[in-house]
Amino acid sequence: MQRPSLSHALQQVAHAYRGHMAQTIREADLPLPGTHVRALKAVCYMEGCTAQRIAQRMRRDKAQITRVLNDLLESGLILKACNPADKRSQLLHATPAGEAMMLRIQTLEQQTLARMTRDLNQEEVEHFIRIAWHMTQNLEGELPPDN
Amino acid sequence: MQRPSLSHALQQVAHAYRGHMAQTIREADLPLPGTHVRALKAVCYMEGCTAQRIAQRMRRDKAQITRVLNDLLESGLILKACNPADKRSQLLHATPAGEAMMLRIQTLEQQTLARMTRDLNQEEVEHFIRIAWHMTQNLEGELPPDN
DNA sequence: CAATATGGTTGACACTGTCAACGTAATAGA
DNA sequence: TCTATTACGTTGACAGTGTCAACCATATTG
Repeated sequence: MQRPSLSHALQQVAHAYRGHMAQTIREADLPLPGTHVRALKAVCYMEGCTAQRIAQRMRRDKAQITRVLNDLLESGLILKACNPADKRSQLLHATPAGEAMMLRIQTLEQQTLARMTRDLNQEEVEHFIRIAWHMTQNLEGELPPDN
Repeated sequence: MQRPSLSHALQQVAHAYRGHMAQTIREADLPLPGTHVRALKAVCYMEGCTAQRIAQRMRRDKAQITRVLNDLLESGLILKACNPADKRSQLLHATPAGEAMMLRIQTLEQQTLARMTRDLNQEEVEHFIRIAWHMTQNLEGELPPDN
């Protein structure tokens, strides 16, 4: 507790990032919550993007994704199109407005990331990412193999 | 996007940690949400602990802390005592039940942390913590000094 | 064809986080 | 001292995040 523990450090940095991004976006008058931003990012950059694939990528409940996508739809940032390969699902695409929004948000995110890593070198950042990824994997494999 | 970005890695690992801790605590029948755990930890380990100091440490709104503390109070895990040095505030202490709860949760957290870092060495973990802390600081200093 | 599995939707709910307003107590300045 | 300001905690209101269960329609499998 006295020295910052792993759990504390993790929660603090994630909270700081969320908060800073939220404030930056608010100040830029782009009224889009963080989850919406991440979903829009997925729509813009994933090939053959469907709700299911977004849910897998973000590891979130598909119900949440449905609602977020509906918001983005109502805001005119994305479109749903029939998926010829599977009539249950819809392919998602960004509208021009969505692409524009994405570009603006990308800029803001770059600023936040730049500030966050301003006195860190590339190697340190990559090391951080690698370890974060590693920890994520360690927590996700569900079953201890011998129980 | 294709390679895990810093923001993605950060969100994923924080989410994985939260989720794993939540599930572990649920499975152990300790019905205490994450924020409550962190607040209880603060009460147990901070000297002269007040609501305000918890809010500062966790960087959360004091309103949220008030409600969490009231839950802990109703659950009989903590007590409020008059602060002779300032009649507006109350000193917080854990009850024996609170201490016991803390110990059980500490064990669960240690398990989660051990699993999360199972194939990382001490140096890597400390490096991660140091960078996380650094990033947090970078985002928190409010104003660029020349605006 | 029947059974099952999957993509998406909806309802309900718990948890997280913040803002504004308030009462009370401390504190600083005139 | 009296007043203005600031600080601690509470409350109400609300937005955002996250999950679970039930459901419909379509795919897939046997």
